[in-house]
Amino acid sequence: MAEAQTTRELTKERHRRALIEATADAIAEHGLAAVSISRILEKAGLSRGMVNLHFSSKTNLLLAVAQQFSEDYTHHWSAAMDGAGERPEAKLRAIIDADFDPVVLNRRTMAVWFAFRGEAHSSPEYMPFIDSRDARMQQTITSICRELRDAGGDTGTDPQIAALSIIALLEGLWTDYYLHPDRFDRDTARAVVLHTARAFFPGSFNA
Amino acid sequence: MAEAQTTRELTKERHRRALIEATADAIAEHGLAAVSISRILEKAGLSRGMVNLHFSSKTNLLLAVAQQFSEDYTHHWSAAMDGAGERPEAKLRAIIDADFDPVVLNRRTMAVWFAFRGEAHSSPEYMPFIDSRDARMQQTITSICRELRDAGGDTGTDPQIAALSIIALLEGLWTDYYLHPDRFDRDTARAVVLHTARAFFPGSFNA
Amino acid sequence: MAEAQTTRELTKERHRRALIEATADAIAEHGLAAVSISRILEKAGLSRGMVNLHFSSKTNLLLAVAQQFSEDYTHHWSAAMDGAGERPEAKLRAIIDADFDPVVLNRRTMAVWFAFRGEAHSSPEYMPFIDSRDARMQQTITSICRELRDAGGDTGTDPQIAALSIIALLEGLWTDYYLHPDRFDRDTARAVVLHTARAFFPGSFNA
Amino acid sequence: MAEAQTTRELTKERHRRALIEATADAIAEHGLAAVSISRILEKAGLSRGMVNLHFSSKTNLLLAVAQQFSEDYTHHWSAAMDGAGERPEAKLRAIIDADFDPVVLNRRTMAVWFAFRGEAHSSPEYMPFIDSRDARMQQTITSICRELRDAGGDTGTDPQIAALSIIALLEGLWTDYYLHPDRFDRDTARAVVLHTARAFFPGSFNA
DNA sequence: AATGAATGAGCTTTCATTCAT
DNA sequence: GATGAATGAAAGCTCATTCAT
Repeated sequence: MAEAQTTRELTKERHRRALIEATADAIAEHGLAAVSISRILEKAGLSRGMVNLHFSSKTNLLLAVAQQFSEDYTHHWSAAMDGAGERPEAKLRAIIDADFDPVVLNRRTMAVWFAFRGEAHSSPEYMPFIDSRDARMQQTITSICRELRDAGGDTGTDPQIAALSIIALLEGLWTDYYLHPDRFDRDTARAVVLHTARAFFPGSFNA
Repeated sequence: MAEAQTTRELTKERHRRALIEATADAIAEHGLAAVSISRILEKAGLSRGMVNLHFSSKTNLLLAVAQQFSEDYTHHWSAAMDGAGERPEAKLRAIIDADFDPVVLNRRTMAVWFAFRGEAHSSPEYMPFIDSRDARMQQTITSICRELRDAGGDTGTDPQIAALSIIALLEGLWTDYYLHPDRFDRDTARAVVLHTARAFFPGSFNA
Repeated sequence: MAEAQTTRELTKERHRRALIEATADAIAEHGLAAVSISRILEKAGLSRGMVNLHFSSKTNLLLAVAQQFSEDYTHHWSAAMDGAGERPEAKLRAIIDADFDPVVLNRRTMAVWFAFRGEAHSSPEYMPFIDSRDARMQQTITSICRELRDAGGDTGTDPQIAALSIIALLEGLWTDYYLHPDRFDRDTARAVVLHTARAFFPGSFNA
Repeated sequence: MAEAQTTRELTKERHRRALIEATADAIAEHGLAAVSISRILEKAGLSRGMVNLHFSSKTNLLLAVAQQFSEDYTHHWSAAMDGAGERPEAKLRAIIDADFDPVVLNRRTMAVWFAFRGEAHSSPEYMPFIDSRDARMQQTITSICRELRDAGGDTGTDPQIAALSIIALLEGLWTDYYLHPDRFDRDTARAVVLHTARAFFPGSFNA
């Protein structure tokens, strides 16, 4: 009996996930303006009533997609940093590497990410999910910069300014990838960020 | 008779412009996904057939808006640079200042800009108009960086890397403004870019 | 120019009326619960967008139908009474005759009337239109009854009670027609109401 | 084992009744046009498949509700009359009193009653259940009227006409209550019917 | 050139019913 | 007997576009 229930619940959960993935595919292909339930279900291979059954409305489904992408991104850089040990330089390198990892920086993910961003101004409910480099990430990087400054004995660098620069650079390079994925070079991107980091903390980040 | 014709043509041009402005307003308010001809005409105060009369389709009107914004942006930084004289440092400062000028960096313009960007992946016809910092700007900034390197006698700096960094920083700071217009500080933004410029060209950009 | 405009406006008004008539037909045939825009347009022979173009919503169209029927009914008994002269007995006879006139008491009209009544409890916006024998009619009949009492010298009859009785009788006989149109006899119905009137005002309403 | 079966059957019957009551509530609240299985089950607190399990279709459930209300009404006036003894005047008084008893004449019951009536023209299967004052009631009242006439020695009164008048009056007063429950006065209603009865049978129904 | 009534495709959502569990 | 996930038809409405005026 418990097993039977589990089978049903598993199927339900599988359908939920399939809808989220199909929606992301549909956004990547057609754009947020042209995503329709028909197009989503075409990709998911499920029946017409499915979206409203699982998410009550198309709006809720789109929010679920945004949330999913946001959580995936946050989890990715957090995990990368946690695996990098205690040294601030290693932690920052890990975050930078994570940001250019094809797992997050790829055409589909960027298409979805920028699509939600484009609508965030008129649909503010997306906001919490598309501010990728949010308060938590800023605090984390600012802390790392403070550690780097204290370790290097350099008193001239403002950790907040350094963090703002690094984060803006990451943002700008994502935009560069989104607009020109063909000419984008991940190694150059990493090098650019490390170069800026080195400019702020001269003793660290030597090649 | 010729005068009557001129009046007609002026009216036509006025209607064309009114539609573009109303469309930009509608995008800023409702988002690209929810812009309809009805909402545009509500803002423009014109009659229903106007869009198809002047632009033959809604798609064309949207493209005209994108083009308008793109041309305005390009003209703005070009003019600023042209007015800065011949010194490379002054030219780069002018470009940076232009990028944070409220004339281009304001809520409405960013809302429209990011809205088109969000759809650019699925509607590639927008691409030529939303790659703000396009090939021409990159070449311009790269040239300036080369001049700065040569003038400073520094041979270690790659002008392309420097230009990429500066442009990515400008992009990233626009994103920061788009996501958090309330907490954004234009002076800090300019300082951050100048700080990076100084890191690449130690002799220049002293406060 | 004025003529051309008039042609368009006349067509528009003709479509509006056609939709109202088609809706009444659809209610009579399918019931209020099963009236759909498709069924209405099938009867009207017009295109799908027509209802929302002329009435914004199906709800508004239904309200327009209710209003139309209400106005028709009121106009009918008012006109009948106005044409009956000054004598109270003649006026009341005219009202009674009007109530059983096939122009108002027929299958289609009753089907529509009772359909709206059935929904009036859950959709109170119908209320003003389905209280056929409303305050104005009650006051009118009460006034007539007062005249009749005063004329007859009978002081025992309460004009309000008499009016309430007559109106309730009219209502009840409409219901009888609605439920059993085949066995309903208009002459008997009139006779029943006149019999009651005679009971209240013994000197009047002799056959 | 037999006991278990009985429990099952009791549960089944309880569910059946719960569905009928919940449906009546839903009709009273939303109207027949807007009653959905979802809304019924929301009120009943039962699971989605229940309606089709017990009644095989929504249509059947609605018919069961109509039938229930019809049987309740008939049983109510029959029982009242049976308890009134043999005198015709007492019997008619009992029927009249029963008709204005809050047990039958209340908002919920009237909402359901008039809702079914409104659809009866387009869904004739409701007809047998919404002709409250049906053939049996008419025969009963006609018989009483005949007894009253014979007892009074009055030969001028047609018992059928008298019965028709009384029944139409009862109908009309129900309609009055349905349309204006707040201003309706049960005592006045009873007085109006008794007044008419007295007009037909002068010797009887003295206050 | 300008208007706005008309069209019908396509949208999201609700619905009654089915059926594996 | 009871459950609720699944289905797909049909609902009301919005839309871009057409075209007679």
